[in-house]
Amino acid sequence: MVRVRFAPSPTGFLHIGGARTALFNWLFAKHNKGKFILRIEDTDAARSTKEAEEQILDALKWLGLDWDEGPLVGGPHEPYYQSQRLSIYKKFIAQLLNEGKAYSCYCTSEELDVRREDMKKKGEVPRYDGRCRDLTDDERNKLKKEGRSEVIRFKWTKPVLPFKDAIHGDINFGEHQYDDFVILKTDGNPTYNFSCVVDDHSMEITHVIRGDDHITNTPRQIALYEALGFSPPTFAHIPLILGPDKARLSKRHGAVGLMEYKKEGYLPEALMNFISLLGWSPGNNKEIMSEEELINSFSLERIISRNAVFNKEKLDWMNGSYIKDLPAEKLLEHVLPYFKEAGFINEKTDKEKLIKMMELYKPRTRTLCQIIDNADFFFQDKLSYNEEAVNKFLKRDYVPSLLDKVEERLEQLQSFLFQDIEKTLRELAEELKMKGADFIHPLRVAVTGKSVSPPLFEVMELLGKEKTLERIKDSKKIISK
RNA sequence: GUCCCCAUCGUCUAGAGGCCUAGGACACCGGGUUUUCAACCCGGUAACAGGGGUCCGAAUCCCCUUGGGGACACCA
Repeated sequence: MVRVRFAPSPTGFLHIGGARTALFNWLFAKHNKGKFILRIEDTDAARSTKEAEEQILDALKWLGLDWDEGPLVGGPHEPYYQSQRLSIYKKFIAQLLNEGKAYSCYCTSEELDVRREDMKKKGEVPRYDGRCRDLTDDERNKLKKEGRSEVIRFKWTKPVLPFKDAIHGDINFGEHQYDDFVILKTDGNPTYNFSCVVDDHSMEITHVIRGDDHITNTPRQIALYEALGFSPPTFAHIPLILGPDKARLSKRHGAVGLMEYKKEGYLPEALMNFISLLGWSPGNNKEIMSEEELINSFSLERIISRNAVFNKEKLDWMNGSYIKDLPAEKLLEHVLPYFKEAGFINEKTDKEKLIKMMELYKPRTRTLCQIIDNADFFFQDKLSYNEEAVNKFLKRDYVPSLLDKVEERLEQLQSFLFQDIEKTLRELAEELKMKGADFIHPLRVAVTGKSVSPPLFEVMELLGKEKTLERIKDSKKIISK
């Protein structure tokens, strides 16, 4: 059975890149009817926080990526926090030590930094010089007595073998010199490469799908698998996501935390669809795909090995496309929190009207937040007029008398359905021998305060007779000012 | 600096030696529809990084150059 995992370290937000890695793992698991495991890699005690962990979990849930094993849900390989698996790591550290495959090192970080700098200056590749590798007992005791703390290093003995990557094919590190890397830190925590190997093995992970940036870690991990007597999983290194400047996506590029996208009004299903297309495609020109379609067509073979630039315009388009296809009731559910926050609505607000409003905005909205800005006039007591729109349309000579006539006709209307409003007002325009545009634009500004809105007669119907007339009266005062 | 990965329109991508006069999508530019903005429909601009091979034939295979990215921690 396929078992994959997403293993974030709780040191910050879940960003787009991490989300895409999680998504590919999740899709792969779902496609193969396997398990998706979530593991928290919190061995960096100094940088890991509970808040970050919660945010990551929330973001994953928001995106719709549920996990079969991990925090909150448990599973057969508990615990799923590396900080709680220390005894397991210790056992394997001891094993390596006993077999002479690892050794204690007493060099301090400061000393190592200095040596590294020296090597760099000389144009050498910075690597550990192995000076604690063959310490005698006497030497060891002496160093200990100096009060030096101890780390455990893995003893690198073999040349680096090529390995097979599911996406890149053979990767050959023949030339590369690996050094004796640290596997257990002074604070008693294992390093990433070690805990990762031990956990992936003990959690029976079959495929490790992770970012390209881990390619150079892979030989280290393979060496560890071998030293521990484990058989390695299949590795699949997916391309990185870049910002518009082609550098790795980061805070410099604006919003990268997944929850920021939620805040900005993106739909999780749209975001999922969009990031699934970064580095992967189904190969049939299909772009808008449901979760189910994504799962059905996903495969590692169709992941490409070229980095992808994150293109927000296309995300916006896709989000708009999802909004357009959402039933109005559903859209309202998404918009409601924003309306509440803006103070637009309360318990008494007519839900039917809100649904009609959503119908009006569906085809002209790319992010949920846009609806707040564009539909504010429905909720205002005192309309906020767009100055430019007022100057352009309301200050025309003919407008005051036009508004008088419009007001008069609307007063007489029994039914305030948009068809009736339209009929009446078109007749009026005809009588006045006015072009539709000259007639309607000033009216739009009078009623909405804006030069852009959904179809005006429908807006009027939704606003209601009373409010529409009130707006027209108000606008006349604006003109005379 | 060393090693690794990568290279098709501005961007996401299709392309597994002849189906490529290189396809789709976003963006952009026209046109249609229209009451503004959208949505929708129609059309357009736009790419195989360069140079060598291999082959009857190369975007596709090989080599070099160039360019981009990544890794070189007691971070993950």
